[in-house]
Amino acid sequence: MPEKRSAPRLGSRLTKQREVIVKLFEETPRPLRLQEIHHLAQKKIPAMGIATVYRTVKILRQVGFLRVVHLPGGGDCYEKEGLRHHHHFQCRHCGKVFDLPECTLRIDLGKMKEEGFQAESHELVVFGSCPPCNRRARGV
Amino acid sequence: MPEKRSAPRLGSRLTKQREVIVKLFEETPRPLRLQEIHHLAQKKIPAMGIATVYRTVKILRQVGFLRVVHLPGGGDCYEKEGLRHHHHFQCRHCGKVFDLPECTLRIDLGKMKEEGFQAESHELVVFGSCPPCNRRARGV
DNA sequence: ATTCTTGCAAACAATTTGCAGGCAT
DNA sequence: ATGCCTGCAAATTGTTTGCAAGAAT
Repeated sequence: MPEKRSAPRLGSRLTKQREVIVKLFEETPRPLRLQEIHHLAQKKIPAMGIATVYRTVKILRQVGFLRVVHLPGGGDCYEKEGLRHHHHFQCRHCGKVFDLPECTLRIDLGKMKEEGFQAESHELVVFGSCPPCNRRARGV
Repeated sequence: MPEKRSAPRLGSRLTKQREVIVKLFEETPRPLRLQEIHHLAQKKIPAMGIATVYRTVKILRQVGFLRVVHLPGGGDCYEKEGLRHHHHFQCRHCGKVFDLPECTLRIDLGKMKEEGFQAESHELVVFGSCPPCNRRARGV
């Protein structure tokens, strides 16, 4: 039975701005950058300050609701914690980040082990062009 | 026959500080962070400023001598360009970054393709503990 | 009513840029 | 001698923090 996680424990108060940010992640199926969060949240609460976004994201990470996704391109984004093991795809054209359907990664650890490296985990990002950008390209 | 690349074309002048930084990369078999470059270079030229390191690294990237290695942990480091395709290993204990011997990565692109993602390249970082740290742990 | 949160602005940290003097050519 | 490079300091950019007013409990 899939873990049904209830509303995350925030500091102690459920404010309008926290509610909006949490809902954003419930509704968006892909990782979001801080600026994206800010922009999207401002559509609901125009006065929302960037500092609040930073603070809320930090809390949401501490309570285990969000985790960071580090992108080779430099920017970090955030996604819900507790998803099954998976990797990410970043589109070269629009820059958006998507979750890849499943981890189909096979690494031959033999050579590494021989040289004394003990692997514990890995992070993979695939680059290319995403479905929407592909369609757009084909359409034109 | 392995490509023997001659001294990189810098802006136009071969200064002491540029010489030192280039030599650093010739001698170090693993990616270096900016601060590492700065510290190591200062052993040769104590007055070397951080701005010079930033500027030199930027130039060395533009002329194709260096490339960036983005680490999921957030920090970037730099390595010589033109090495064969490979990935990186970051040690959980000492934080250092190593080159992995070869790309043993196999990704099943089938599912991705079905969903419309066109893969062009990938970047992988493996985390764990490195040979020196392993020895240390075993020794104690 | 209490005290946690917010938004603003100031504080920080990391990186870049402007400039006058120094050095490679 | 020329003008590219360097080191310093000021300027940017991205993120964090302090504080008084506002909101959730």
